[in-house]
Amino acid sequence: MNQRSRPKKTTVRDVAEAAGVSVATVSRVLNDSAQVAPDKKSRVLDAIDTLRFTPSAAARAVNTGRSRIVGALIPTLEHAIFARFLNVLEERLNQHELSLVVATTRGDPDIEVARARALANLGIEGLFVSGVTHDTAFFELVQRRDIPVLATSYFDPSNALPTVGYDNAKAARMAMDHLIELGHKDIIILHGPVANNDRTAERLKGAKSGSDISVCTFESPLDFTAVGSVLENALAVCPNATAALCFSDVLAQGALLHMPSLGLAAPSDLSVIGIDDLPGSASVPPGLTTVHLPVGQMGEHAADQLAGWVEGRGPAKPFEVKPRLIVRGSTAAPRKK
Amino acid sequence: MNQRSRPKKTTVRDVAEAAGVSVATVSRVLNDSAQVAPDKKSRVLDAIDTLRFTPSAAARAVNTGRSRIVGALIPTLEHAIFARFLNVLEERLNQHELSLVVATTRGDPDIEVARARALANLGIEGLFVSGVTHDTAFFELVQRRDIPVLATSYFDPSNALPTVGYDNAKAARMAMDHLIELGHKDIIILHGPVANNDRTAERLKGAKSGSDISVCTFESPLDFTAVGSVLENALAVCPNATAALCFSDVLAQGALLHMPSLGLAAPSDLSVIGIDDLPGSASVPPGLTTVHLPVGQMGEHAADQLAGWVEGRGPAKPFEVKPRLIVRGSTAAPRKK
DNA sequence: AGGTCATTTGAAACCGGTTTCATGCTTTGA
DNA sequence: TCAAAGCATGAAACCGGTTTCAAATGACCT
Repeated sequence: MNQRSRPKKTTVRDVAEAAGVSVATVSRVLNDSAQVAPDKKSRVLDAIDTLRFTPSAAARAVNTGRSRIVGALIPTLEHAIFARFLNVLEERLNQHELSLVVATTRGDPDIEVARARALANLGIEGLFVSGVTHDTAFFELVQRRDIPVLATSYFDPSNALPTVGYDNAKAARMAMDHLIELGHKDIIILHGPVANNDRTAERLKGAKSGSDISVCTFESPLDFTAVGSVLENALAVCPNATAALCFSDVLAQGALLHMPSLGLAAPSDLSVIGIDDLPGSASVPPGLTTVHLPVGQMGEHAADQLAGWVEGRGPAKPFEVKPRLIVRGSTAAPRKK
Repeated sequence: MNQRSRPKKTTVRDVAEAAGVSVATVSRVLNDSAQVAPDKKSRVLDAIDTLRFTPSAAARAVNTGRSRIVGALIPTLEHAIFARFLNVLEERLNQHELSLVVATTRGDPDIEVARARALANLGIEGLFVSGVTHDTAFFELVQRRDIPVLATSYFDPSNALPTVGYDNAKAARMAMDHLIELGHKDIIILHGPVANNDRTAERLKGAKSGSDISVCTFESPLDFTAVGSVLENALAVCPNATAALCFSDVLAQGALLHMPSLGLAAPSDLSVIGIDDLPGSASVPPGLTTVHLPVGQMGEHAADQLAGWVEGRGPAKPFEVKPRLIVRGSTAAPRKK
């Protein structure tokens, strides 16, 4: 049926025969795991070349017990912040000679479990996930299959899962503190979907903690266009708000872009601050003040940690990447009303 | 060294022994490939459960000759258009029970070859690439290893590689025609890097074909902030230009965002049109006119075609997804000078 | 009752590599 | 000169599954 498998695959035995050596010698040449006489070696190499032999990864994996594949479960690739993370993650994993298979979950715990199962059946050696909150079935699965799991986009050294990422509460707190320092006392919080999203939950916790500021929170789809109406509604409900804290730059950029049509200017009418620091945030007038999340650094460390883990150098150690406030033009002291 | 491998892996033989059946029966239960007496079946299932047995994907692959993994070589994940494509590609492949391993090339042919080799060594059954232009070594590799390759983001039914994508020349032509119909006669073309990028080359060809319009072309990094100075320079060189055709919405959005600081308004001073239709393009004032590239549809078809190919249902058939002009506020007839 | 046929089953071969281990040959050292 | 050590090599076992094939069981039919 599969016409590609017509010419029976050439194997080490074929090569051995052609080169007049044993399969063991061929294997040795393939991995240069031991000294092979130069003449035999070149005969093997020749045979490999003329027979167009390519070793089977699966057969190799059976012996070594290693697939050299790790998986990443991510909510979506649509969101630039995940794509950026994945970009450096993949590149860094490559340096460890690990391949990355991605699976998207749409933020749905059930899909996540199903995808995790598929990845496990594939024989992944390790797994990245976003955040630390997952379905019970997920934890059972990875524990049973003994798969090293690293949680990202989250930092909590005391969590059962090793985390490499940023402290979401702290990031939100930084944004909030910036607004408070500027003198804002009545603040709108715009956040993305909270369902099954512990990062958002943490940010909410962080933003609301320890201050007697009046905040009203609104949920918006992570979509540039949707923000406009959500913001309009928010301002109707909380007409005294002088600042908007957006939990994602997508939201903040959307707010900035739609404010003119609401007759609002940033920062004079409304200060806007985001979290992420996406490419483009600097360009949206008047320049978005935001909390930079070092996802590149996160990707590098996550890759290194999981690589070390699967190589048997012990479990990953939690690592915190520090958010950084980037002040641009979209925030200022509130105008006296 | 690897403490995870301490408890020797349990195998089908262990299960067989525990259940008091042969390994063949265990295998049959695992794949329900044949009838097994209910009592034996449940005994096997029990044994699997208590022994926490999980079959080795590698061992299975050795026998079936199938890894159920396909690869995707993409320039970068940073660019939203690739991320979107990959998002639906992955989801669709999942329906075919195929896993996707991604490798990024930074648009460098040498890196591409290296990554292709790594993927091949991993045992991928099929491969997605961007465009049809690749290093000789790449073609040798995939031909030698007999790997089905599908080219995306490109459509050319006569190409040796089956293509699933859009006609880049046509897309650029559509944008150009729109500007021409509006009456523009002096147009700036802003494009991304051309080196090793046949998509950009095609777009250039399409945009310049068959019209006696005066165009000047400029290359810009695919970066929101960089566009500002490139555009400024372009207008200095071609002061009579009344429209800018950007080969990517990133460029077009960047242009729109930076024009105010150059004292320019769209579309009155300069019409701007893009290609891609990214999320956000509708929101950037005054709304970006652009050529929508249906990358979602492309992802679905690409996944289906490659899946069919690796299942032995014959080589992928070229498929064209049609670009579509989306007129928004950023284009208008040129103002009389 | 005897024969045919379908169904379930296990032993053993097999997939394509790696690794162990014994062998024979070449050095080296006293 | 002879034993000890070093090295390259191949036969065979092995990795953990699947698949073949023949035997055993039992149902069905005349």
